[in-house]
Amino acid sequence: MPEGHTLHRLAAQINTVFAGHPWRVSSPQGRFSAGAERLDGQVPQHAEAWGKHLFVHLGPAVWQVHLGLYGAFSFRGDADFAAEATIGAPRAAAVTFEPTYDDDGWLIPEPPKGAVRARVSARHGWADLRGPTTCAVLDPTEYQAVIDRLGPDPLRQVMPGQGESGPQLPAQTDAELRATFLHNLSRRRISIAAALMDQAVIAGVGNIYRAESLFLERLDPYTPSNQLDPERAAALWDRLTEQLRDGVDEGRIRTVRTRGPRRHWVYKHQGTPCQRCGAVIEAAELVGRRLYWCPGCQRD
DNA sequence: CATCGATGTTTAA
DNA sequence: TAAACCTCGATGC
Repeated sequence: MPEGHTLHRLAAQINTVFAGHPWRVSSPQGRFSAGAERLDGQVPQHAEAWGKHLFVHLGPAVWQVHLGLYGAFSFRGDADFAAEATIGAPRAAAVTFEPTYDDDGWLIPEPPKGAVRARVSARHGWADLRGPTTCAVLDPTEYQAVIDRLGPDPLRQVMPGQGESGPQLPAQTDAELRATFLHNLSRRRISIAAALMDQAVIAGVGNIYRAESLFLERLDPYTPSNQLDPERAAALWDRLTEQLRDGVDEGRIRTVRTRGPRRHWVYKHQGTPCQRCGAVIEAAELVGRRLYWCPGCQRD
């Protein structure tokens, strides 16, 4: 699930169902008990995503979640909640039992199943967080330190002269973010494939978007980042922006835009013919992750 | 029922 | 470079 698109959907979902009202927070599993106590009864004011990080602001405190490889939120609630949560973050569902409510009129949730790191509850429903790599309460200094290490996120751009990209952050346009991306690439000698996985270069790209964007741009994944033609690097940024936006819209990564079951051009298609040139798609290990590409059409 | 692998990152060596 | 983190669906026997 979790490349950047997932976190932006989650932020939107949390804003829809939780923001502006006091919530209840607990840690059924126990590993987030102290943090849950600090958040319990507070008002979540605004959720935002930056790359693969989710931040929920509650006054000066910030709840930070990073899903890592297999973390996930699940949303459940009564019919009102399910109707409201139509964005459909990963694993949204209406409860199947007949809902009952406590003395304050809050839905009584199901007992947690498995290892639930954090449970956040609203009046009509709740969300369970499992398996995150990070779940922490930050003060403003710590929050700043996290975002200082993140490169531009294509999903955080604003129209020129418009809006806000975060509570205390300067809003940047597409052109400004793209320029930062090009600058970051120009300062690294690692391959473009390695650079796309570096969240300080561009935030929100993971292994699937890496493979699929390089394929569509016909880029050799082993080209050194600082030798990439600036125009092709700009086109790569634009391609990733388009792909991430599609991911937000659809709730899943589908880079093959034609109808049919096939979702990816090269990701996990090693050993089969390229749909564009017929060469056999390859896979190789690169800095600890599997890289997929077509040696036929991804060449300089 | 056991094992493996995954859309990720940090830390240690 | 490897291990650790810690969850779950897919696969194999």
